[in-house]
Amino acid sequence: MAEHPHQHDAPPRDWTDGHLDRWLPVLPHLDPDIEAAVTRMQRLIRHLGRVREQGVSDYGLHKHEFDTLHVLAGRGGHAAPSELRADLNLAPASITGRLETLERRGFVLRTPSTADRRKVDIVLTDAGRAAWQEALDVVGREERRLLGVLSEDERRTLSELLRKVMLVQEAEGRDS
Amino acid sequence: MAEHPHQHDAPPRDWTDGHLDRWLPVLPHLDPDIEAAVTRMQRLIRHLGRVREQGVSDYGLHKHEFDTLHVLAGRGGHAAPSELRADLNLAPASITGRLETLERRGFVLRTPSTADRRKVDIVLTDAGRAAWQEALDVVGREERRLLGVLSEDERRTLSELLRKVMLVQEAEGRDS
DNA sequence: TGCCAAAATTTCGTCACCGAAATACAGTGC
DNA sequence: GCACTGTATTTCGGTGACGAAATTTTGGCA
Repeated sequence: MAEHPHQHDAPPRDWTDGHLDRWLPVLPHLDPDIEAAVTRMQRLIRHLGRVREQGVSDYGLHKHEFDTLHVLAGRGGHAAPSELRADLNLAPASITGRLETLERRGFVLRTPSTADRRKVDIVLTDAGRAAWQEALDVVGREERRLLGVLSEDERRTLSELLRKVMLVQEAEGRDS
Repeated sequence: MAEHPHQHDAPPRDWTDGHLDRWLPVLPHLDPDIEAAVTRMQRLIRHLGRVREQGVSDYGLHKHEFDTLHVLAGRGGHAAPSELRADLNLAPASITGRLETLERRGFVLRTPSTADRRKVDIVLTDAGRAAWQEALDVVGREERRLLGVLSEDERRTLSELLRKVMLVQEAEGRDS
């Protein structure tokens, strides 16, 4: 039903294309590709978040809980709140909240650091590691399903283009 | 095989590269480019959001307020809440909240529709349009600054790769 | 020793978001 | 006319995130 014949002059259009159609007439000095790329990334990230939320919930986790466990596991299962804060790019206060719920659920342990008593050691428990690993497959599978439409080369190109952009963002702090 | 002729032998590495270095040993069956692309997009979008929030605040707006006005203006200055809900990809309840604050600030008008009394007509006021247009430049400038490092061709490539991905996502829930 | 700036983390107040239920209305069948 | 299904929007209750300020500890310095 309504199969599009493969015509070169009728490439499939996504939501963003229509969005731009409405915009470009109004805003002539707007770069279409930048606007399109940003819009698509916004929508993709939001969608990926939802799907992850849904998939991960089968294992009793929320997306942000999973993300926190993920970063923690990536640091070997133990880290300081401030490290997690940097990795997750969150406000300090948000970390406290996340760790609190994770601790209540028995996924992490919060022990005062012996060396520097300002710090707190966050440790991933066995239960936390188990929950994380179970959910990990679901997340990976979903990301693969969506970005899997791209060829290997295309994925590499995408990743490298984004790196260029991120290098600019991360170099921020030097003035122009 | 068509290696880049001008490869710099010390390619700058971004945060995500380091992130992956920690991850790939632990998770062998993870596609590096997918993980990298998703991670970078997450961070980029989050950063863009912050910058927009900051830049837009000079004009007395918050990011979500600006976004709402933006979509509303894109529809010619008048729309139904459900249309905005679809454009912004939000829960129905969230729209009500956003419109409430915008109405309090005099940026939109909420008038019951005469034709269909279930509906409400959202109208962009002159003040709303002015605030939106002022903030618009700031947002565009920031997006250009970040994605401006890419060449025109690269931006187009990025945008088109993302469209491929979005077409998969958008084909998801809707059966035709 | 005593003082003070900086660092790590938490507390507090506020706000936006979400899911689910409620409300109000439209269009259709009987 | 009257119930019934569907649609548009709002209300309600609860959670996470944020900025700003407070708390505790460290380390430098007089």
